[in-house]
Amino acid sequence: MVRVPLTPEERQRGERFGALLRQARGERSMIEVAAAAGLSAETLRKIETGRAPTPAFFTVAALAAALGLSLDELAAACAEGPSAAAEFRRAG
Amino acid sequence: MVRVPLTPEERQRGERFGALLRQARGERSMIEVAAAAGLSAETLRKIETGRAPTPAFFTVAALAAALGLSLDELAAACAEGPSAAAEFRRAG
DNA sequence: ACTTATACCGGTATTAGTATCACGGTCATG
DNA sequence: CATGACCGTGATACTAATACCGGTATAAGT
Repeated sequence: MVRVPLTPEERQRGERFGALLRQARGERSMIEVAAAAGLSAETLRKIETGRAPTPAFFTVAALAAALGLSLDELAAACAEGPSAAAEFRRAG
Repeated sequence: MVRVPLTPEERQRGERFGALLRQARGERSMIEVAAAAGLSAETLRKIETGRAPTPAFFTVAALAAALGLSLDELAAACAEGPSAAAEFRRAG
């Protein structure tokens, strides 16, 4: 086996991750945020919907900068399960 | 063109990024750190040497956790150029 | 000298991330 | 209803990330 396919857990984590990003985007449009982060809108959509569950580090970093999020909090929120994500949502 | 190849700047950023990780690893072996982060040693080596210039976000997050690094500082250090990386190195 | 451990390197295989294109839905306006 | 602008979506194309394998080099321990 040369590259292990993503596990269901990783895909679920990707969905949580995308949900956090979408929630952080708020009223702003995909296109605006994607442009601010230097991505294509389709890429942002895939990340938000969980269809790209493990995006590149610098992609996430640019996105977090565009959204005003902390990478550490973001990683903690979706690494530790849905409860952490909920807390993240409360805290902002 | 469907996926733009990595620019030389991105590859250089990857080299800086890898250098920071290698410096943070210190005396510990690649194998130990890779195991702690849940990666293969080859992957860690590629990231450290800059041959994988844009690793996945959760890969970096696991690595940062294994090394005790902040993702935000890490991103800032290699996004803003070599001087920021040097400052990061001083600060630890 | 032999073994062991670590790291580097090249090649290979397979999956996944990212961008471009073309399409459907929505809403405002004529 | 027609037209257009904006937003999201599906299909497709192509590159990069990740893992496994074998080989090489160097240093430490026996």
